[in-house]
Amino acid sequence: MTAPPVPRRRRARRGAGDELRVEILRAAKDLLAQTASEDAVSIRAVAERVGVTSPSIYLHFPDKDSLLAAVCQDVFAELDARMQAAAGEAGHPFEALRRRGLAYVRFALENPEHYRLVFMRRAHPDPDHRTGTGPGDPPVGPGGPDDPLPGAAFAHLVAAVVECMQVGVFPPGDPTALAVGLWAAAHGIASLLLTQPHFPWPPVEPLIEQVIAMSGLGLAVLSRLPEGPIEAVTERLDRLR
Amino acid sequence: MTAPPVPRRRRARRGAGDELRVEILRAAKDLLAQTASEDAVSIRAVAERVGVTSPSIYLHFPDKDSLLAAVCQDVFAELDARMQAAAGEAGHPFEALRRRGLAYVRFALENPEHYRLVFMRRAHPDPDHRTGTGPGDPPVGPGGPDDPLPGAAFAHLVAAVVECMQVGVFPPGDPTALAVGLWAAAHGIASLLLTQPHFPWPPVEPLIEQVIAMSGLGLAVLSRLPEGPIEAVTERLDRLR
DNA sequence: TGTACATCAGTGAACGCGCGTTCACTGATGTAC
DNA sequence: TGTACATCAGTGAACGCGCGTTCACTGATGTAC
Repeated sequence: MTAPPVPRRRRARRGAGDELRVEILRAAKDLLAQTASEDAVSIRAVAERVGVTSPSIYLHFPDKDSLLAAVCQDVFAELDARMQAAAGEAGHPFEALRRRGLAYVRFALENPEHYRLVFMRRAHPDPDHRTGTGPGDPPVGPGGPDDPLPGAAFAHLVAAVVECMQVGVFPPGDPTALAVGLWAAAHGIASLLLTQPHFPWPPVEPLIEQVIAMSGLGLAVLSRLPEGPIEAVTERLDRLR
Repeated sequence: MTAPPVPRRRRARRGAGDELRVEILRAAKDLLAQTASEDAVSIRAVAERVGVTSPSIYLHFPDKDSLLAAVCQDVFAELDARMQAAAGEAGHPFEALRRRGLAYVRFALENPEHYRLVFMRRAHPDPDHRTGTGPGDPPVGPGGPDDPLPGAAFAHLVAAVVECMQVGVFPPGDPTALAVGLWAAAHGIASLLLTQPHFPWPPVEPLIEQVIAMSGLGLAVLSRLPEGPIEAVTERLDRLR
């Protein structure tokens, strides 16, 4: 199997070297999508897809980790945008929360390899590892636009939880723990569906809806139930009928 | 950094070649635990740890995939045993379900790399890929002891859900979808804690308890609530107070 | 009891591969005069 | 308008590495006679 002849890319105009940078990112994301394997995203493969030799990559990213980090930024931003858009269509904060969850899971299923990259990969041991800013860019502190950055999407989720508190779905309190619970449920079903394709899943759409509903309702109930013997809990649950 | 001198292993007695097989599996699991990286489990590294040369591995496993599949079997069995033991200590089926969930998450956190191997790795495209049986072993059909095998643990979870149905925690129905929901929640929090070590998590123990409780209660509530406008749902939830 | 021999657990050396990265370089582009 | 030159986007060849796997082999172990 010889590689198909890839047309050599036209050299960028003077001062327009950054054009290659965005082409590199584009190529890396496309490779992820089409090969469905992070391993396929090698410096050489990205370079070939852009139509350039591999050392050229190093003109724009100091190393492979930085390239992947930049891809992560893109993916986080896109996921956040999708969730925000989904939430905007809802009439009630609790419904918005639900749509957020569904949008999250659908993003994962539609972009499995991008999702894997950002949420299922081994973390870099160094917590504030480079985030894909170019060599010439100014350093960015926490809170800046180049933060580690499931940040933005998570902050929006927390805000959505707060809105639910304001209308009484959840009692007032710390929204962070609740948001984490919702995240865990959505991530759980999404990642299981991705990693266990041979498991005999029940129909997927209702399954996702169930898990999202389960998490929202479960947290709402959890905050309303006093601690006590299990029998008391089930007795109370029957009042819902 | 030169490798420390590893003592050469004593050759097995005639007919006792299988001794090496179990030593290989042991070494692979130890490597996973100590290096915290699946990449560190190479044929060469396993061989060196056993005190043998790398071609010897192929006397017992046809290829690397088969070796990893055999490790997976071990891990699944151990996880199942832990969950069964945890459930056995409970007095009520709903409490048993909760303890199962906690045991699951704790197993993941205590054996992060083993958990990654079985639940977070890219699946082999071939659904009934070899499961680590030796070259001379008879082929095993579905239902046999060498099944793909999150099977056993999941079957036990489904049985636990059925017990909850029998005492009225869940209404009668298909237990499988409920079991999947519980699995998703437990897997979700476990895998997020593993992959996002730099996220500012709230205290972990209460977080896990919350997620487990959320899933059980959420499913119990979900099956009791008729469909309807959201306002009706929140009104009903307030009856729990 | 002694010896030839088949068996089988394991060895040693090598294969080809793709990877990330480095280094000295080229040659088109734009600018100064 | 013409030309020398600095700049900088990109090249080509090579580096060392560790990997999975193969192949022809060795030599201890047990058995048959």
